[in-house]
Amino acid sequence: MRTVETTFTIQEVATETGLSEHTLRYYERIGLIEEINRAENGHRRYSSSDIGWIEFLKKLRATGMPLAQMQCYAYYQRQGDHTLGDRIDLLKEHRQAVINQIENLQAFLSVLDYKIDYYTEEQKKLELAT
Amino acid sequence: MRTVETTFTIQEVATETGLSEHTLRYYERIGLIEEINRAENGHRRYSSSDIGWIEFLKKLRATGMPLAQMQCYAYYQRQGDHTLGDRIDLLKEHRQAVINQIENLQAFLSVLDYKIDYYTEEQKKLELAT
DNA sequence: TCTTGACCTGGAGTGTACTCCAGGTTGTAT
DNA sequence: ATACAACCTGGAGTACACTCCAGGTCAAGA
Repeated sequence: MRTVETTFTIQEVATETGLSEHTLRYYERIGLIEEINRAENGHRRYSSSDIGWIEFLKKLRATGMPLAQMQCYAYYQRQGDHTLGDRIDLLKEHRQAVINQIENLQAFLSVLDYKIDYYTEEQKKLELAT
Repeated sequence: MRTVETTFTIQEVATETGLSEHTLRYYERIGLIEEINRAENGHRRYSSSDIGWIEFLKKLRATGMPLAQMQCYAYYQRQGDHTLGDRIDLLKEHRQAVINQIENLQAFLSVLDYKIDYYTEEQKKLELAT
């Protein structure tokens, strides 16, 4: 017994993921996404797991990982189990990078708050002076 | 009575801020930094408050603000008090952007943690199987 | 005196990550 | 039959943020 998996056209995937069709083809071309199955006419047919992978890629990007590093990760993924260690290392490294980012952002948030307060006070003074 | 303020050469500022001399000149050229005072020989002499401003710019950049928006803020700053409101708006907007970034990063952090745990488990299994 | 090193300028070049184009195929709707 | 819409490819083009280059000035040290 085999169930037929739902598949998605490039347009559907673009709409769903928010990446452009251009970008989806580009990611495939540079090996971030493995070769997508094709319909008989040569059109791409994405599976749900392809979409899952794309969503993960999106998050790596959004958290500042350069494409080159993502390519590396994607490559390991395709090599199978014996790269588990490498993948774990890469993820741990990125985890630390994300934590650092959060810390920087939070530190800057206080600077912003301070500045906003300060300017707001200044503005009040200006208004009183009129 | 007037005290002579300490000033810094472009090299010193580059070392201190971590921006390259190229970038410092570039930022000035595009109006992010207002025209820096010059020594008689035409060399730039940065003041401490210039450096303070540069540090602030660095943080805006590091928190994802594009140069164009920073130019806008720098422009307001030079216009003086009557742009206080605009500056507050811009900072508040960026504040929200920073908060969103933090939220995204934190959400992704759990994804990473989950994946790292999962892979680590897989790896243990593999080791046992040998 | 001559070299060295820090600085100056305008403009050109680079890397990253897309983004688009030309030219072509296929499948469905009128 | 033909129009159209979605898709395909290789390769060119673009935006952003730097980064470097050529050619020059100037001051201090050997």
